[in-house]
Amino acid sequence: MADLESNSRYEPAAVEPRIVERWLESGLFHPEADGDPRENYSIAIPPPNVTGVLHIGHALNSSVQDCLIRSARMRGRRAKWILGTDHAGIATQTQVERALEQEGLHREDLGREAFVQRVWEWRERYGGTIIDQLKRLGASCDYEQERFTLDERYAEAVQQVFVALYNKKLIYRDRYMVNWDPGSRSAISDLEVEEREVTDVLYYIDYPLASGSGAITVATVRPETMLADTAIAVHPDDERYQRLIGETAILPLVGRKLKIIADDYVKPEFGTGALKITPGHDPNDFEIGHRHKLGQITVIGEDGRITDSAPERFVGMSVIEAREAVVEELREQGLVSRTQEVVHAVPFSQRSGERIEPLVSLQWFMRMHELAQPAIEVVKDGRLRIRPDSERRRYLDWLENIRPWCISRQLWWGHQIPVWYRGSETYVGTAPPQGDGWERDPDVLDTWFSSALWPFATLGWPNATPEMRAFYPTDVLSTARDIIFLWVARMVMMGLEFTETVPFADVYVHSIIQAPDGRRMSKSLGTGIDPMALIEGGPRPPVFAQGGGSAGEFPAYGADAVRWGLLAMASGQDVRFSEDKVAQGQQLTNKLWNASRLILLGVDDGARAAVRPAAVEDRWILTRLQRAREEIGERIDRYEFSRAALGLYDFVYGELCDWYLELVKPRLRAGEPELAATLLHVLTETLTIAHPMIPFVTEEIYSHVPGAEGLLAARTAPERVGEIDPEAEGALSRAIEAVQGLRAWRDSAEVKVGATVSARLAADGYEETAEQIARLARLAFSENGGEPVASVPVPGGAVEILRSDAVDLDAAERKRAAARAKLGAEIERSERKLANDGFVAKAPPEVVQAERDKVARLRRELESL
RNA sequence: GGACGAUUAGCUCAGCUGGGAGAGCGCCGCCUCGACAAGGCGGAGGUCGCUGGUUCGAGCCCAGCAUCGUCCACCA
Repeated sequence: MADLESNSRYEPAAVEPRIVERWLESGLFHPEADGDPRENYSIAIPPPNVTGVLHIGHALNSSVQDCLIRSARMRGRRAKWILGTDHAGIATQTQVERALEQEGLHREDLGREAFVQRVWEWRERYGGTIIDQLKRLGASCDYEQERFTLDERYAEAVQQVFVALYNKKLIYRDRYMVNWDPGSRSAISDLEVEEREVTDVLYYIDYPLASGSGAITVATVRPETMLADTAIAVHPDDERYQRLIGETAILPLVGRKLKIIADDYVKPEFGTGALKITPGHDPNDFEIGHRHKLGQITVIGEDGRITDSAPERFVGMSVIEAREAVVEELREQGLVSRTQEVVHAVPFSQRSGERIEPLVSLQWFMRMHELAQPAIEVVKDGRLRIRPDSERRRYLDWLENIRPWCISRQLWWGHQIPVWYRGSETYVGTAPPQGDGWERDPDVLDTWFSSALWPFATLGWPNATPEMRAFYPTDVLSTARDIIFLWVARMVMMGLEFTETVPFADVYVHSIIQAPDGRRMSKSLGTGIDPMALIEGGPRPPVFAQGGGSAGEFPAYGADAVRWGLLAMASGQDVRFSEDKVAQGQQLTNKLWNASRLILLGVDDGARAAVRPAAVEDRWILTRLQRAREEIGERIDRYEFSRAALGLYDFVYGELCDWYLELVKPRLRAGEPELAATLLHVLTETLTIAHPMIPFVTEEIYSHVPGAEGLLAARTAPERVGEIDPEAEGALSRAIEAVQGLRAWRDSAEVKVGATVSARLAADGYEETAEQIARLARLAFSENGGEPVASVPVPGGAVEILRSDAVDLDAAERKRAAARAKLGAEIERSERKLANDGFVAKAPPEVVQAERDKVARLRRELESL
C-alpha cells in the first residue's frame, strides 16, 4: 500500500498498462460459449480497417461498448465483445499500391498472386496497431478470438452467401451504368459516391439539322461525351420544338445522325430545353436510352481515356484533353454559340477523391428490394430498435427506396467472386468447377458484402458452433451514423435472410465528435485528434489549442479520463470535442483516488464487518448510494451515457466527497468500527458503479481494499447496496441547505474563516444533525445569549446569530437588509401570481397550494429577520 | 431540390410528461481546515436565435423567419 500513502496524485501512466496485463491474463474477456443468447450478452465490434489506427470516433464507440459490456459482465452475465478487423478492400489495396510506388512498382508488375501476398505481409506488419490501442483504452474485447474478414472460415461463409443469393436470383450479372472510380480503377456503389459542388462551364452547342434548315442548340458541361451521343431529347410539351420532334440532327465532329425525341425527363427551362442524349456516359441518358431503345456508345474507357469508338484524332486522350480538343474544333466550326458558368453537384469517389466517370460496364449486382422488406418489417414491429428516432426514420427511408447494389470491384484484395466462365458457360459455386478451360471471374466483392455477415460469420456461421448458440443474436450494435446504410442495414438484411433473426436487438447511433470549430474531424483538414495522444500525452494540433496559446502537448490524461470525457460528450447530439471534459474525467479519477486514500489509510486493516449504519449520515449515504446505483444503471441501459457519466461525477463529488466524507472525518479519526465497515462498503460499491466507465482507477483502488478478492472487473454487483431511508435523506438535505446558507451568510457578513460564531438554533428537524452543522459552519450553538444580531433562514426555521467578537455588526446588518429585500421581491412575485384569477382557477390545485405554501414560508423567513 | 438536427452563462453542453433556468471549464473573493491546490468554501454572470400564436403560465407545444450543421437526391 506504499503508493497509496505516498501518492496524493493518481498516476494513470504508471497504473494502466499494469492493469491491462492483469485483465488479459485473467481470461475474463473470453467467456465460455455456454448458455443461450438471452442470458448472455454480446456485442460485435464494428471491425476497424485492418491497417487503421484508432481515431476519436473509435475511442468514443469503444468507450460506449465497453461501458455496456462491463456493466453486463458485472451483472453476472457472460459478456462477449466480438473482436476483429476488416480487410477494407480499396483502402488497404491503395496503401500497399502507394508503398509499391516508392519502389517504382505497380501492382501489375507483381501480378495478382504476388501482389496479394504483399498485402498479407503488409497486414502482418501493421495489422496489430489498432488492437493494441483498444487494449490500451481498456476495451474488454475477446482478444482470444480475433477475427478477420478474410479468414478462411469467414471466406467460406461469404462464398456460401454469394452462391445462395445467386441461386435465389438475387445476385445477377448485368451490363449497366455504374459509378466508375478512375482513382481505384474500379466500380463503386452509390453509397461510396459523394456529391460536391463544382463550377463548370456550360457549353451551348449547335447541332445542325439534317434538313439543312438551321440547327438545334443543346447545353452541356461535358462536351467530350458528345462523341457518344445517340439522340437529342426535348420535352413533349415544349412548343418551341414541336416541329422538330422526329426530325434528325447531325452530330458535329462525328457526323452521326441523331433522332430528336420527346421525353418527360427534359426540363424545358434549363439551358435551351434541348438535351443531348449520351446513354453510355450519363445515368439519366442511360435510362432515357432504354426507354427509347437508343444505341449505347462508349467513348471513355475504364482507364479514363477516349476509346476507338470515337473519331481517331481523339482516341487515347484523357477526358480533359478530349474536352479541350472537342471545344476547340467546335469553335473553329462556329458551333459554340455561347458559354456560361454553372455551379452544380458532381459525383466524386469517397475513396479516391476523383471525379466519378459514369460508365456502362459488366458488373455483378444484388437485387435489394426483396431483402429490404423484412428489414423494414423488423423495425416497424419493434424487433429491432434504432435510436435515436431520427436515425430510425432515415433507415426506413433508405430501405424503402433501395436500389440494386453493385457488388463487384475490380480489385485484387478481397473475396474473389466464386464464379467461373468457359466460353458462354457460367459456373457459380463455393468450389471450383470440374474440367478444363474454366477461368475465374477476376473481380472481388465489395468489402461491405463481407462486413454484412459480421455478427454471425465471426461466430462460425454457417456451422452451428457453440459460439453461435451462446452469443447469437447479439444484443446491441453501437455505431457511427455514416455507416448505417453501408453496413447496419445490410447486416440486418443478411441476418434475416440467413439466420432468420435480427442480428442485434438495438442499434445505438452515437454522437459524432466534431472539431472545436464545428467542422468534421478529418486528417486532411488537420482537424483530427489522436486519442492516444490524449491518453499518453502527445502533440496537440493547433485547432485544439486553448485560449489562443501555443498548441504544445496534451498532458497524459490517461485512458479513464479519455473514456469518461468521451462518454460525457455522448449525449445523442453531435458535439464539439471538449478537452475540458477529458480534464474533468481526470479530476474525477484523482478525486476518487484521494477519497480512497482517506478511507483506506484511515480505517483499520482488520476484517470487514457487516454494515451497520451508526449515524444519520450513514443511513443517508447508503440511501444515496442505492439511488446512484439505480440511476446510473438505468442511464447506461438507456444508452444515456453522458447522463451516466455526469451522474457518477455528481455522486462522487456532490455526495460522497463534499458531504459524507467531510461529515464522518471526526468519527474516522476516532476509529469507530461501525464506520469503517460502512466506509469500506460505500467505497467498494462506488468503485463497482464507476468501473464500466473508468475501469483502470477503480481496479487499482480495489486492489487496495482490505478483504477484496480477485478483479473488480470480475465482481458481480449486488442489486441492493443500501436501504432507502427517506427520513435520513430529509434530515441531510435540510442540514446541507442550512450549512450552505450559513456559509454564504458568513462570507457576506465578512466573518473570518477560522472564527467560531455563537448562534442559537431556532428550527425543527435538526435533532440528528445540529452538531454536524455547527462543525461544518463553524458555529457554537447555545441556548441563551439574548437578542440575535442576525437571523439566517434555514429549512424549518432559522439560525439566530448571537453577538460575539467574530461578527461585524455593520456587515451583518447590511446582509440582513439585502436578505429582506430579496425576500420581499420574491413574495411580491408569488403574490402577483396568486392574485391572477386565471392561475388560481385553472392551474392544478397542487401547484396553487405549493405557491401558497411558498408565500407563507417566505413570510415567516421575512419575519424572522 | 428535399429531409433531419442545432441555436440556453465568456466557452463546451445538460434541461426527461409546459409550473420562474443548471453543470464543467473560465472569471471574482476568501482559505497551506490532518484525502485531494488536478483541492476547499463563497460569489458574479443568461431578453433560453428572431417574430407571432396556443395557454392561467412557454427554454419546452404550434407557425413562420434567420444562421449553422448533417444526410439524402439522376436536372444537362
